[in-house]
Amino acid sequence: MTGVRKPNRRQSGQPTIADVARAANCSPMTVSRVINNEDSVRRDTREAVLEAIGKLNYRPNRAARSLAGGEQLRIALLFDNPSSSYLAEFLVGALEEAGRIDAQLIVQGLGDQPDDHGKDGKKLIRKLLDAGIRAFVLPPPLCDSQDVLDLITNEGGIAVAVGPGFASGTGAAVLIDDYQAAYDMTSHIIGLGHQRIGFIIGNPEQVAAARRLNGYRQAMTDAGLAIDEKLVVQGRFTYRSGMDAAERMLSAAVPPTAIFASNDDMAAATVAVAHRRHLDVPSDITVCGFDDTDLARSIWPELTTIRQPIREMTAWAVETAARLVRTKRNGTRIEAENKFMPYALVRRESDAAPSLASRKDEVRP
Amino acid sequence: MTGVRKPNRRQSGQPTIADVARAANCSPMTVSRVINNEDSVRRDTREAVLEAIGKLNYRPNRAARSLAGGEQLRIALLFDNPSSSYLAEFLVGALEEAGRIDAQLIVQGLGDQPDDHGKDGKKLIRKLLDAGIRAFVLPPPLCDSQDVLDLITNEGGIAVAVGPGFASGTGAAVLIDDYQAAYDMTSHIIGLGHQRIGFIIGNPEQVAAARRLNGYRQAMTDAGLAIDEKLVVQGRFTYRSGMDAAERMLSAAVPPTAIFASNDDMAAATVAVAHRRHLDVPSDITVCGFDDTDLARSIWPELTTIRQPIREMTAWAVETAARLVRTKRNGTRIEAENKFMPYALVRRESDAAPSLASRKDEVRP
DNA sequence: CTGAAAGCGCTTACAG
DNA sequence: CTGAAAGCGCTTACAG
Repeated sequence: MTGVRKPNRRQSGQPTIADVARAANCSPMTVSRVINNEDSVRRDTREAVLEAIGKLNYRPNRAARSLAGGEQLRIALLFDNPSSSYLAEFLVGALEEAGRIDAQLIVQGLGDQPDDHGKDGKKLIRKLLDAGIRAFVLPPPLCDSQDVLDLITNEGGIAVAVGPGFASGTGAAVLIDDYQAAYDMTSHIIGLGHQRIGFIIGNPEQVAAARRLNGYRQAMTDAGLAIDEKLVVQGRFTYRSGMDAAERMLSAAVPPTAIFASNDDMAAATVAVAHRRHLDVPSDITVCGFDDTDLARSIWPELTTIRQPIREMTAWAVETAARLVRTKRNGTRIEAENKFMPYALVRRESDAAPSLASRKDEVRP
Repeated sequence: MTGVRKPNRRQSGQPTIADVARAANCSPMTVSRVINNEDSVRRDTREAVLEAIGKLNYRPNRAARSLAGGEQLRIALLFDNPSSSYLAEFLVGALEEAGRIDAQLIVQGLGDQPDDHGKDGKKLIRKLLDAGIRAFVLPPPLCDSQDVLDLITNEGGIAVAVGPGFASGTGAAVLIDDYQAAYDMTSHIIGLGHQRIGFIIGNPEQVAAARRLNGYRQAMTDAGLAIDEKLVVQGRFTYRSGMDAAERMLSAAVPPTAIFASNDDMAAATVAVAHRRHLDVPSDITVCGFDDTDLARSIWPELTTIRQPIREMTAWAVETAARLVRTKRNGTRIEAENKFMPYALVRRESDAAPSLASRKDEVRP
C-alpha cells in the first residue's frame, strides 16, 4: 500500500505555486498567470487566486522564476560622475533596490579620461548590449547624450536616466526640478539682502546645468535685480573649474556679495578662493552650493546647499528598469515616464546677510 | 524515423553544465563538484573539467544554482565609514568582484548615529545571521571589535576584515602596513627639512590609528628628533575633530612647521584652519594626509597623502569571503589569513621645505 | 479562458 | 572517486 516516498528537498517551508493552486482550486498555470498580471484570466478565478495568495502569504521564488523564464534580470549601472560622494549614494541606493527585487547589477565605471565620455560610454554600452544586457541606468552626463540613448533604444534596450535635464522619449527618467531648486536658492540669497549675486554654471554637456542657470536668472529677474553678466561664469562642475570661476568673479571691479555655485564641488572651491583672499565666509561673502554631497559638510564653514534624494532616485531607477524590461518582453508599448523627486534647501553656515562694508559697494538699481 | 522533437527553451545560448560534462567526458555531477571546489575529485578529472570550462567559457547559472541548492551565496557588506569617497571605492571594488564570482551582495549601512556603532553593528549582524547570511565583509571600526567578530564566528559565520589593525583569528583580513606607511610619510616630511612635526591621531577605536601613530613616533625617533607631546593630538578621523586638533596645535607657543594628519579629512580640516589663520600651505606650513580619498584632490592645495588600493582590497575581501564560506561548508578547517596590499606615497602640493621665517622659531635639538 | 506536460540548469541524496 | 535519478519552483509551448 505504501507508494514510493518522494524525497523532500524543500528548504524554506515557504508555500509554492502548487500550494496556491490547491487553495484556489485551479492549476499552477493559472496562478502563474495571475502573478504575472496576464489579462487572460477570468475575474473570479483571479480573485480566488489572489485570495489564496494572501491567505498563504505566498511569495514567488525568484530563482525558479528566472530559471524557468530563461532570464536573469541584469541591469547595467554606468557611472561617470566625478564626485565620489554622489557615486557612493548612487551605488547604495541601487544596491538596496537590486537586493529587494533580486536583480543583478553590472556596475561599470567609464574610466578616468575626462573628455572622452561620449565615445567611451558608447563603446561600453555596445559591449554590454552584445553581452545581452537590456537595462541601463545612466547618470549624467551619459543620460544627456541622445547618441547614447538612441544606441540603447535601437538595440531594444531600456534606458533609465538619473538626474537628466529631460526625460528620454523611449525610457524613463528620475529627476528633481533643478530649475525650481535653483530659483528657490537664489530667492533665499536675495531674501538675506544680497543684490550682487554671482552664479557659477555647471558642465555645459548636462542639461540640468542649464536648468539651474535658468532658475537663477528668473529669480533675479522676478526680484527686480539686474544680472551682471560678468558675474555669471562658466564652470564644469569640477573643483578646479570652480576655483577659476571664483577667481574671475572676485577679481571683478565690483565683486559679488554672494556666489551661488551650481554644485558643491565648485562651491567648496569658491570658499577656498575666498579664504585665500582673506575673505571670511559668510561675513564677507555668502557661498551656496547644490547637491548636498559629503563635501558640503567636509569643509568649513559647512555649505548651505540643495539636497537631492540620490539614493531614492537610484532605487527608483533600478526598480523602473526592471519593470520596463518585463513590460517590453510582454510586448506592451512603453510610454516615456518622468518621476520628479522632492528636494530641500539645507541651510548651514555659509550664508548670511551682506555686511555693511560690502553693501556700500553695491550698485543700487 | 523522426523522434519526438524536444522543445528548446534555452534563451541565452550560454554553455551549461551538461556541455562542460560532454567536453570533459564525465558526468554533470563531476562538473558540479569541481565548480564547488569539493576535493573528492581526482586530479586529472578536475583538470579536464577546468579545461573544458575555460574552453567553453562556462559560467554557472545563478538561478539554477540557488534553486537546486536551496540557497544563494550571499555576502553581507557592512559599511560605517564616514568618508563617502572611501565608501565609493569600497563599493565599486566589491561590486566588480561580486559580479565576477556571481555572489549576491547585501549592502547595509550602519545608520548615522555616530557613537552607537558597536551596538548597532551587533544588532544588524545578528539580524543578518538570522536571515541565513554567513559571510561578512567588514570595514573599520566594525572589524576591530572583538565582540562583533566573536558573534559572527559563534554563529558559524565568516568575517573578512578590510583595513583592520590586525587579522582576526577566525577569518581573514586585508590591509596595508599602516605602521610603515606612516613611518614613510613622516620620514618624507623630515627629509624636506622639518623638525617640529605635529601628528593628529585617528579614531581610538581603530587599531590602524594606533599603528599610524607608532609609525610616526618611530620615524621621529630614528631621525633623532624629539617629539613634543603637545603636538601629538587626539582626533577621531572626522573633519570636525581635525579642525579642533589643528586649532590646538597652531595655538601652541611654538607651533609646528608641518602637520601629518592620519587621514585626509583631518588633513583637509588642518588646511582650512591654516587658511583661516592666514597661513599659506605649504609655504608657511606643510600638511599631509592619509588615504588618498577624493577629498585630497578636492581642496586647494591638493594633499600629499598615502594611497591605499581600496578597490583591490574589497575585491579580495569579497572573493575570500565566498571562498571561505564554501570551504567551511565542505567542513574544511579555516586558517586565519592576512593579505597585505601595497600602498604609495602620493606627493602633491601641500608639502614643502620649511620657510626661513618658521625655521628660526624652531627648537634645535 | 484554462490546464497537462516538459523543461530551465543546477544540486541533493543515494548507490556503487 | 564517480554517476543516474529525482527534484528545486516556476514558465514556455501546446492543446483544448
